[in-house]
Amino acid sequence: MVTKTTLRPDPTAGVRGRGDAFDPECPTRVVLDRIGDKWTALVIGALSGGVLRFSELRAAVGGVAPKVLTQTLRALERDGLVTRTVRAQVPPRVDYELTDLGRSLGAPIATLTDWAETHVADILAARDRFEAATGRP
Amino acid sequence: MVTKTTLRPDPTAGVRGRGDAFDPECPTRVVLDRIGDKWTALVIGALSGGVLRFSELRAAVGGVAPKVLTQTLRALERDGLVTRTVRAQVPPRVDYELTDLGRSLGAPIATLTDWAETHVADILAARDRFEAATGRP
DNA sequence: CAGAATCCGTAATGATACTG
DNA sequence: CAGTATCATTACGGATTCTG
Repeated sequence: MVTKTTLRPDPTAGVRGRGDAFDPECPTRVVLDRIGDKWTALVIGALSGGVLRFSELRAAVGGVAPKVLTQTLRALERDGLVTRTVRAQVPPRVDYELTDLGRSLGAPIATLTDWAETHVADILAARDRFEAATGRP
Repeated sequence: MVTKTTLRPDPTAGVRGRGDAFDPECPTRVVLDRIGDKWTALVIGALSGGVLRFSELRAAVGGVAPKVLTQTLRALERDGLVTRTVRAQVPPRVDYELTDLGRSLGAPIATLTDWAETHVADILAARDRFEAATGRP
């Protein structure tokens, strides 16, 4: 059960930008803002198998623009979930690896993934029913 | 651990819109796309305490524009996570309640929430260190 | 190879005003 | 009360091009 202690709306509720209409340090918000985006979960999944370099990550994740992959990795690095190691070589080689913190995120994601695997059919069925009943997507 | 079976990138990887650069039915994507947005997790959290009407939900969540709350609730209804019950009264009264499916989502979210509670300090600390070291937010 | 720089389209969110 | 309609803003993701 989700309590208001951990999913707390910001009591000051003023005028602000996207993604910060909450207590900026609401733990669940911080985590959802990180793994809720388009590529982060996929990148963590890929890196859970071990060290990968930039191009390997691109291939593993499939179809990410380099700019976006860089953004994703920078955010993960910034949050202490991934380490970035530049090897002094020609051609350049940069390795990415999950930190202990990053690896520990695997468990909660797996729980979510398991729920998703089990119940996605129900969601899609409900979606179809809703569309059939209302005519709206 | 996150496997490619459940977090699968779309092998066809063509040109498409936001949020569908994956197998459209990748379970984890479906779930993250739902709870990853700004208000859904908060709404589920509020409803986990029991039935609420529109205005109560607004107050509980704090600072949502009515339009956005409606969008959020419609999406939850469409996906079979919430029921919407209109009472024939004056003034109007509409009750929102979690379905069994919606309630079952509480567990995975709680796991994520627990992880967040435990590790958010590490993330924020890493963020501060990164900013101090690089000068960039 | 690993990115940085630039430009762009779309979608998510919000403010405000109005209605059944 | 419970929305809907409209408009504005912004951020996210992507395509393309260029560089150490």
